[in-house]
Amino acid sequence: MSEPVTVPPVPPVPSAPRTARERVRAELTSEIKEVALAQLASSGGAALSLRAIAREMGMASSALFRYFHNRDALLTELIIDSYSALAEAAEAAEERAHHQSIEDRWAAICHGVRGWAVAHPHEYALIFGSPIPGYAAPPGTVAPASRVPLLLGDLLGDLRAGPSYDAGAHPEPSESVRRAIDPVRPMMPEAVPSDLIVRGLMAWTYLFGAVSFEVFGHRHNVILDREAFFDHEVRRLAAVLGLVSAQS
Amino acid sequence: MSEPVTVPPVPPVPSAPRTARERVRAELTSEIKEVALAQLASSGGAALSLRAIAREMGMASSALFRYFHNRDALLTELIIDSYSALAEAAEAAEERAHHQSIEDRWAAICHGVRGWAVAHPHEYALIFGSPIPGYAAPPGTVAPASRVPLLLGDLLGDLRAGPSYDAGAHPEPSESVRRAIDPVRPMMPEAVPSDLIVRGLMAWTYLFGAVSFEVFGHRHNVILDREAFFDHEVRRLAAVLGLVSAQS
DNA sequence: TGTACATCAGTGAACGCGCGTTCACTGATGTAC
DNA sequence: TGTACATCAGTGAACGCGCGTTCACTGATGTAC
Repeated sequence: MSEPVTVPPVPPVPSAPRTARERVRAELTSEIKEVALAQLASSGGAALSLRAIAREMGMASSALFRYFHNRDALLTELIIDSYSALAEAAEAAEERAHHQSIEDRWAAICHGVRGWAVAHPHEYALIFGSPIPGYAAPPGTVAPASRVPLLLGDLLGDLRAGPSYDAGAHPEPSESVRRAIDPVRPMMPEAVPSDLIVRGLMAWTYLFGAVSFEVFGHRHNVILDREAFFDHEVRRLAAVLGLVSAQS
Repeated sequence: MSEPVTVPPVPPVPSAPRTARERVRAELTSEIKEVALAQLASSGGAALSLRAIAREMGMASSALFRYFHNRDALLTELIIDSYSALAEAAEAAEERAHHQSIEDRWAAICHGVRGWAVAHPHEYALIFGSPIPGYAAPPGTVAPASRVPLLLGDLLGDLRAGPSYDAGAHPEPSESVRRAIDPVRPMMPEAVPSDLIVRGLMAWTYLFGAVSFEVFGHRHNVILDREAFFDHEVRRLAAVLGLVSAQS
């Protein structure tokens, strides 16, 4: 996350292309993805068309198969890119607020997520909307999909370690609930108790619900100033869930 | 909502079909919708195909145009039916819990919504998933889409009118937030103050987020006993949002 | 009850379009000597 | 620096499939007298 100030002249991409062929291949690969993203906007993930992409790029549709094994492979890359772009927006927003209160950091993450989603609604729909029929997300999508939850986990860890943390306010939930969240535990910083994990999951669920409602159009003609309302709701949620530190 | 115990022998459908032609037309219309719903499961809304429906029904694809003006008209009916089925599940669940506490009624609505959504994931995706590219929901969908929010509004009204309501615990939100929720106000029972409306909107947002997370697969391999966790989270949300009455 | 006419359901061919993927081929770029 | 060969990108035709929608037509059902 933290950028070194002076770096040796190292190529930006890992395993940087050496030959001209490799360079042009890398460029074309990302151009294909750009065009594909642009087409998502008018067609949606399910209708993403290799032929339409090729047409837009002025090349034969068969040429795309030199870059992606098939349509699903392209979709997978777009999904990974979308998760990564969302995570970067959230991480950048958090970093800017990193020295502020837990509540402000939480609000920053929320606005980072919402801002990206509103600016890239179709990419957001690709990763958080209806599953695409006939497409099964491969394991490679798990890591990029986990970055925002991990960011929230860090927040929980800092909250737990903070001076104003009151363990007494966090009684352990029932055993069935504790067992239900077992898969989440290893992703959390150590010493985050079950109750705090539950609150974190609820915060994540709420964030997703609020952003999806807006991006999928269910707040049109319902809430007028959606950004103001969003700020109010996420801060209020943090307050009622006890995701606030005394500092601030 | 309330069912009369004795009814005159009135036909179940409004403007009941008189002639045999009309009867068979009504039957075929709903059979088309049934087949369409079944196909949603394997293809998703965006790929819903009139030809595939006709094939399944053993009739010419052109025959479907006697029943629906075009594909979008069929989609619209499916969407309205889905909203209505969801609303009926929620209303039935609430009715069963109607004499219990506000918290129990809220939990009943949540479980009603979740139960229907888990049982009908593709219909749920049709109404709450990614918008279908090129399809614009007509005004006729607004009323059925409002039934669950209205049900929650009733709950807020009862909470407000209840003996344990503490107006002091509900300070009015800022003016920007109050203005933002103006479109919601006319849908609410009278005397529901802005703060309670905000809490209701947050509850609705949360419910949608939790159910969507589960139905869209984002809780697989994350939360094990999803029903137990769901019950915990929605009750806890009601508690922290103050959507509970003293009665119980 | 019977006849004449209007209404409607369903057919099947056609229009014009889209798609993913394969494959033999050409021509350019890279590599080893 | 030059040559011989291997690698790879991109082409264009083809395969086999899908789709929504229109239209002239047939035959059955409903209606008015």
